Amino acid sequence: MTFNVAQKDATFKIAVPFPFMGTPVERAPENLQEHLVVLREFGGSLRFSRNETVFQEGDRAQNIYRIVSGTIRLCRHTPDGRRHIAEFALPGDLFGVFGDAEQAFTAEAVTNVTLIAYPRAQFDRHSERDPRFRANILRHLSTTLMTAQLHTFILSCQSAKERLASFILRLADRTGAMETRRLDLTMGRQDIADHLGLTIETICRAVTALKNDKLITVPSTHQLVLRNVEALCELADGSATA
Amino acid sequence: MTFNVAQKDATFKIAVPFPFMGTPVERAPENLQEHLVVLREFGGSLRFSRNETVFQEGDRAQNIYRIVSGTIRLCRHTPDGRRHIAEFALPGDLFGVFGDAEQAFTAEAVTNVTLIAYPRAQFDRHSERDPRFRANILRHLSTTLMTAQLHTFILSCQSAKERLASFILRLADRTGAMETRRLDLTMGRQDIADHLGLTIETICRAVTALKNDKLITVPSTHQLVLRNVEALCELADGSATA
DNA sequence: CGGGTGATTGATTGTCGTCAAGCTTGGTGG
DNA sequence: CCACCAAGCTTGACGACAATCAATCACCCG
Repeated sequence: MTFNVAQKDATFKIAVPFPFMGTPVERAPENLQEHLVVLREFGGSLRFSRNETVFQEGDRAQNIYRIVSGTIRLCRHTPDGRRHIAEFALPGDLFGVFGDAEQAFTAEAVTNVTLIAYPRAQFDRHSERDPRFRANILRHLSTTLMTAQLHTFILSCQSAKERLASFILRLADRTGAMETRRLDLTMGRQDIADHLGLTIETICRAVTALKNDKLITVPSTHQLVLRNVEALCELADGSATA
Repeated sequence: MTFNVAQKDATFKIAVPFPFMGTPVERAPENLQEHLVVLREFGGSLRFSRNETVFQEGDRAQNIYRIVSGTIRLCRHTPDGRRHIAEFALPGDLFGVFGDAEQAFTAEAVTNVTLIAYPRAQFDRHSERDPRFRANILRHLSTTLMTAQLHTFILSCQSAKERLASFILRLADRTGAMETRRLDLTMGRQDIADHLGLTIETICRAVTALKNDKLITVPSTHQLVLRNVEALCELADGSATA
């Protein structure tokens, strides 16, 4: 059983688990993550443990990384000790710059992580040859840009509670926790604070507030249960029902 | 007098004013803005007056726009009336999405503006053919992404005065006011506020504060003179000399 | 010259940051 | 198995910065 894919695409086919039957099915790669399997022979596996640095801002960008397991934070440290976390990268995500020669962020392991590193040179060469690969790079960059711009909106318009609601929903969405309603917070409170432009104390108070409002429950420090997704969404989109 | 450009690049050569002699010089297009002249025959000129809407968030993205004169704001309006300005586009800048079918932002004229609209179809076709055009698109997207990420940093870490200093410096840099030390603020205080995640009153107070600190003078509402660029930079980079 | 829009300043409130003190949790070793 | 410890989380008290509300001012345009 296969999807309808033109023959010339055969070299780009990949195997993915078929949700209902548990058997692999061939189809064309839809996004850059999937498409990267064409470079799998060049990819080297790497491991980092909690709080180790993968690369630093300003390092030469030699690889594109794909996360197999664990969580990475992409951050910047200011001269006076402030820290800003631009993004968390989760399993399946790619990170490392595409256009430039230098890394824009420092990448640190939030948990123990396993990565695959794809050499930039292979990456660039393959993208010269394959227009569909290029299209996927473009799409990936666009998506990343949209995400960053959404984040600027959150930071410029939302209150502490609203920011936390936005964060929780996005994380739930990315990890598939929308189904199970149960969300693992692999990062600590300080990490969340530095991502949302708040302090750790404010994060704690916002968590407590959402708990008191019965929007979530907090079985343990690193687990949340979503009790009222609709109300969380209202908070997050700014639907004025404060 | 020409730069050393290979013959096969001839079709992509463009004329730019040579800074010292005032005569045009031919060279290869370095960025997407310059490179767009290859599509000039398809570009239609448009005019909008102050506060008119060029397109809205969610509209089908039919064109890429290039600003000839004036200022555009790229913004979002929330259900409850808040507004976020993601970016100001200045003469020479491009705006409109590249990857997607729908506009991510509403584009409104801050001043009277003249634009050139390039049809997306032409754009995509040309990028299929010309690898250097593609490279420029990629570079352009990367730059835009970097800018957005810098903005998230400003919004999550900086105080009102620091944000204003960052804004002034970036605007000065983009408009060439670093030379003349004289900066035109084409946008109003409310626009600046919505870009920096502050209120109009806070912007006013921050302007007054910078004036009192003798970092700037304010000849008129829409003009600034930079008196101490170094101190402004220290404020903007967070060099802890508060 | 008058009206209106946008900018500025002042007074007050509220949200979040700071400082400080407990509390939980998980890991270690006796 | 429990005691201990440390890291990180939580809560409280207080203060600072920016938001809000309100009044006045400056400037542009007709």
